[in-house]
Amino acid sequence: MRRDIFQAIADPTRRAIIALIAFQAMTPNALAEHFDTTRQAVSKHLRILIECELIKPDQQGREIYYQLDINKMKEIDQWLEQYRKIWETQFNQLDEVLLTMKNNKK
Amino acid sequence: MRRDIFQAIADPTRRAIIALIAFQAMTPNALAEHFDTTRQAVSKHLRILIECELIKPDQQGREIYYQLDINKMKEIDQWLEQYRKIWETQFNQLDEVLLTMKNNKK
DNA sequence: TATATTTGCAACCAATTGGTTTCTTAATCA
DNA sequence: TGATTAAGAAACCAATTGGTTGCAAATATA
Repeated sequence: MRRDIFQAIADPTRRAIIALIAFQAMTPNALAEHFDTTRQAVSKHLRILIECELIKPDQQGREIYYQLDINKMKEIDQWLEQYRKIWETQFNQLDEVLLTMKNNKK
Repeated sequence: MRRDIFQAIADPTRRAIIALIAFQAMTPNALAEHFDTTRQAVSKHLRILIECELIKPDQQGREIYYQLDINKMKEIDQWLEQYRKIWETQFNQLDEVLLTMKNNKK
């Protein structure tokens, strides 16, 4: 099963899990309360997130707190970087157009 | 079929299509040559990308050139923003730690 | 006009996905 | 110690996914 971070964030429940534990580490049971689904379903999502190292478990007695590994999120940022360059270029080009219009007006 | 941009970029072939047409608009046939798959499979990917408005068709005679709609990519950037804040905060906290260490050295 | 090319659409298929229920293990508490 | 609680593991299921082949429509070309 080839997993990557893009597949991990494709599921809305997984994005919600990420958003929740971004604030504080949570157990599977606590997470499941936020969703209209079973704990086991949440656990399966957690396993996928662990596989791509987006979250990591922290065992505390019989409870396991899952916390976000923010560094992994940067991979998406890096992928976006090439496209950010494009839209910034387009923005600058628009800037030039506006500048030319302004100069022509004079 | 509920489609969103996160599902759209989850597939590696679709990310490759996006990367290709980022430079120049391309037809389904031209795109298919870059992949080890049929034109129809590529067309299905294109349809999904159109559905989430990541690309748009530009009919030229019997050919259809697909081009990237860079604005839609910003939605991913906006989603990332909340997490970017977190990793920047963590970075600043590290900065403070280093600064404290330096001051204690004096 | 007849033929070739480009494309979208529909039907079908195997693999994957997200979910469920059931069961086991391990830790906590009365 | 016995009961309860937290969580992973396995088996199973329906829906979705990514792919295929076949076909029809529209444009271009001889």
